[in-house]
Amino acid sequence: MKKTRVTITDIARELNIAPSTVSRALKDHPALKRETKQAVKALAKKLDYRPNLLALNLLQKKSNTIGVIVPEITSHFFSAIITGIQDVIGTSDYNIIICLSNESYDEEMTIVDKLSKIQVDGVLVSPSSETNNFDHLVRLQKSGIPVVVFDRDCPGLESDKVLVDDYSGAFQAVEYLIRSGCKKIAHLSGPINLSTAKHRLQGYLDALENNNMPIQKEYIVHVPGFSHKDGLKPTKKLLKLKDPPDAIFATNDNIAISAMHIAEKLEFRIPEDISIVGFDDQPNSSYVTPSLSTVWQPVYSIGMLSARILLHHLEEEDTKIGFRKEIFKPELVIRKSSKKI
Amino acid sequence: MKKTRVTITDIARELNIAPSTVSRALKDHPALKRETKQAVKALAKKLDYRPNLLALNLLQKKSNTIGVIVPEITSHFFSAIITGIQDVIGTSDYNIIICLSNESYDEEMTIVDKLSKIQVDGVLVSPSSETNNFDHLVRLQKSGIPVVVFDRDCPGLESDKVLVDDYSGAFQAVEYLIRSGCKKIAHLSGPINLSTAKHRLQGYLDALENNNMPIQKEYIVHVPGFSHKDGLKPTKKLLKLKDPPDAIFATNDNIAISAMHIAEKLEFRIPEDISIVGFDDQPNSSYVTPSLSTVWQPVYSIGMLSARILLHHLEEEDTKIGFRKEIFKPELVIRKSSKKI
DNA sequence: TTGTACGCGTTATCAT
DNA sequence: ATGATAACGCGTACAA
Repeated sequence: MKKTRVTITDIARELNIAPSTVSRALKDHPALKRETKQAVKALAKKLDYRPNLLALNLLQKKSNTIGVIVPEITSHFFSAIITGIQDVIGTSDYNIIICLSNESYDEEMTIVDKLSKIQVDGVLVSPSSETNNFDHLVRLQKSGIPVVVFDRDCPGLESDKVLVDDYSGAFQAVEYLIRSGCKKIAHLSGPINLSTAKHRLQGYLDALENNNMPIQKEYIVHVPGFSHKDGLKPTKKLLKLKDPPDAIFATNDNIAISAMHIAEKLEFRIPEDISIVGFDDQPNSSYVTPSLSTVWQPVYSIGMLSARILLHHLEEEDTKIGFRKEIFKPELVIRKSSKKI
Repeated sequence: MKKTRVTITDIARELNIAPSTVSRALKDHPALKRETKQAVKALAKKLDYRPNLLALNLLQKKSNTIGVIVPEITSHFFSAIITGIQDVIGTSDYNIIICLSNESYDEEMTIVDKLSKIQVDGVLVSPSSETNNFDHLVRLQKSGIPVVVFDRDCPGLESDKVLVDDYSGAFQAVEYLIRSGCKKIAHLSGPINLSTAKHRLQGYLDALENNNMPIQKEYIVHVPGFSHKDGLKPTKKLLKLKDPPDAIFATNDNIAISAMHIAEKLEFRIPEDISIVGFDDQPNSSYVTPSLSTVWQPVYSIGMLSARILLHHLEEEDTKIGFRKEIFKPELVIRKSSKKI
């Protein structure tokens, strides 16, 4: 059944010319008789000739493939970034292999190993929340594979980076809560190993300090992950304090939404009794009730820019002028889960 | 910088033996002196030899790559399926290339073309909502590439299929609405070109008919897509009817959530004035207020099973005993957006 | 037990 | 204007 593909040699034989001539004809080599070109092209079309990329890969020692490593893909955040990446890479001749680390350092190592085995030409990576050693990425770089880090920073790693100013986003959110009259602002913080979580926490702390507000340890609770369920217990813990907060700044929208859920169960009115602000502005956040105030970040653009930077590296062989570090500004979006100023 | 990789020939030269011997040693060929094997393996390790998969690909005429075509990836539905696929394929030696058709027939064709160019060994596909001609998939099959269709059926295409009994899911949902006392049940239906939407609509119709309820044309409205925004206008249309429905069965959760949103804006009480039921049971659906009644489907399993079936084909060369057709049963999940029975 | 020679499909280089 | 040849890295049939 599996018809064997038509090769350049088949065409050559049929036309009584050399394979190299066929190759040249197909590539519109300038020094070829028009006749020959036409004959070759005609036969190629007739025989449905398709170049064998596998052979090209071997010859050029490159796979024309880009590896993308993300912790997961079920959140809107990463899936939108990937969509951005796809939309850029899709117009090039590269293919992308998406790999999920499941927030595991070990799996991330395995993935890097696999990508290096198949000789990807470049890698886009957002590290797992467990990762704080980046030797595996350095190894990639040393073997000549450019690496672009996005969203989650890899401190100490020298590479291109496309990040978001999480600090600023958090600062804006908390300062707004302060201005709206909240006095007891809590923070549901992400896994502290993550640069993003760290910066959001710092933005929270600095906004409080800048406004001469006390920092209360019991108002800072870490969530173990980024799904709805990860926010349930931590929120309960906060709301069952003797002196519960009157505002919660959550490290992302899922957590914020589960905080809203718990708050309502415990008969807190939102935003009268408690304001809630998230981070991400994922699409469903404007459809929950009350609609969620949150910090928007340009997910799609993050993906596009990261891909563009990598592509640029791949195409302009050695225009190495140091690494780029791009930082997007997030924006506060006020909706109904928080008091008006 | 780019060190050239160590090859089998390098090892051979260093050891004064033939490359083929090295090759055999590395593969534990039975008829080789233990000494030789050990020497080769030792040196291979020392030199950090890594087989060149690109060469192997050419030799074996296969890319060890599987193509996955999905309409989009930002919904929980497809991203969870992909996670399931990944978790199965990840344990094999195959790589997966995920391609987004953006619900476009043209893009889907382009993708298929690309996948065939890079000689993927198999394809998992869920067609775009525009696709109703499957010649491009047949072409894949004819060139020896096994195709497994998942979730969205391709009527007329003979291939392995992993589907969901959408009819049953819809039937359950609507019958439940009827039992709970709803008399005027509307349906926000998906793009009618999709098998899933079609079957859900049919389930809706049959449930009504089975219960001797009238079918009212103005209660059936099609949504143009599956995002929140796609549900807004159609819902308004329904709720502004002179005789608005007292229940809405939506073709998916996003649409159901935007229906809830509109209903609340128009001061319908949920579920007192209107019951709303979705389809998918995506994670956030239990966190909206009121929590959404919906039809659960085993997304992760759909991905895993599809991948397993494809893998099976790839590994057992020609055990062709016809195509498999697996149909998962969805389950109604009652929450608070609908009246109790 | 190991070596030789060839082929996978293509292109670049050197000839003609 | 075109042909011949080598090379990319590996595996394997055949020879020794």
